[in-house]
Amino acid sequence: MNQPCGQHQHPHRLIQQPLTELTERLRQGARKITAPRQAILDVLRRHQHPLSNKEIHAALGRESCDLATVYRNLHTLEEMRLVRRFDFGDGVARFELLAEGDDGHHHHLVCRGCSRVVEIEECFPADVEAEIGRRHGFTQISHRLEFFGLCARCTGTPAP
Amino acid sequence: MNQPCGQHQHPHRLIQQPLTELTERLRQGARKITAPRQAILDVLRRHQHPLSNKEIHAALGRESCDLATVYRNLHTLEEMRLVRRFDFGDGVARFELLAEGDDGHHHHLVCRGCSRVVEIEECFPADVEAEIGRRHGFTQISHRLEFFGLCARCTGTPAP
DNA sequence: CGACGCACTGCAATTCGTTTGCAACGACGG
DNA sequence: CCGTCGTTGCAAACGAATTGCAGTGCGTCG
Repeated sequence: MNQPCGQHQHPHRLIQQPLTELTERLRQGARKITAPRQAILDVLRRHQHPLSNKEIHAALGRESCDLATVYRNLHTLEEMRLVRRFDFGDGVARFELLAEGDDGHHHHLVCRGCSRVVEIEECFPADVEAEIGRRHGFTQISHRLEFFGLCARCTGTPAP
Repeated sequence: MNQPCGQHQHPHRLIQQPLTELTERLRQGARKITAPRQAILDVLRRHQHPLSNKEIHAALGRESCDLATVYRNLHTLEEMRLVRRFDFGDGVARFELLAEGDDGHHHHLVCRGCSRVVEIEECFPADVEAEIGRRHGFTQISHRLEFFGLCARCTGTPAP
């Protein structure tokens, strides 16, 4: 619906991970270190905000591979906890690189105008979540939480 | 992945709305009262938990209409605030009937095993939400929040 | 009360994100 | 260096959702 703006903020957590460390994690998972794999990780490493499969595929330069390979690899990387999947409710999955040991639990504030994404620190209170589960006899509770709004740039110009 | 269980709880809010009142709201919106429309509303009225387009279509008995008509009508009904759309992240939209004046803002706890749905009263603190928007220069903030877990029935039997 | 306009419907084709079958390929342990 | 099996490219298939088109019928207006 609207063009991505490339702008974003990441207050914490995402120290640039060297590519070698990432491939090392692949190796420890008994996965092969292939050219598409490295290229995809490199793209994610350079763009530190949620990227869709198509965006990742487009960002692969000369190292490009088939789009299906991107999909397959992101599944693999998700299983290996190298990336985390996010869902902004627009029908496309997005992925962020995950630091080792990080469970990647955080939320996003997404601009309805330009799709700018800001990482959010706040989270739903854990004790309330536990109480919700207990009250209804549910266990292993998790939650999905995303915020939407209009960023400063888009507020004045709601697109004619 | 698993069969719906049909069980659910609705602690409040959803007094059975008579069909005539629903069609009256249609009329006030300058919409035609067609057989598919009435049938769809009646299905939603009888099943007071989120239903997908396909489920609604299946629940239409002899009054059945084309699946495309179900999709189109749920769009219309959503615009008219007669129904509210929910997204549990599995790629299918679900809809609930909305009482007049109700903004339908509430959340769900969804069982990962059997898809049982429980309506949740708790919400993300409004003041914190406002603060999040203010801090990042965003306005008109809204949020999407859903909980997932394993219900009591599914806890013991994680499906062999 | 009957006719007309346009909202609405059915049907089929189309879109889009994602998945999968299959044969060829190549990373890596031996 | 060889063989294996994970991985790839390609194309076809998938399911949810949308849309173009021609025909139908709701509701209004004469």
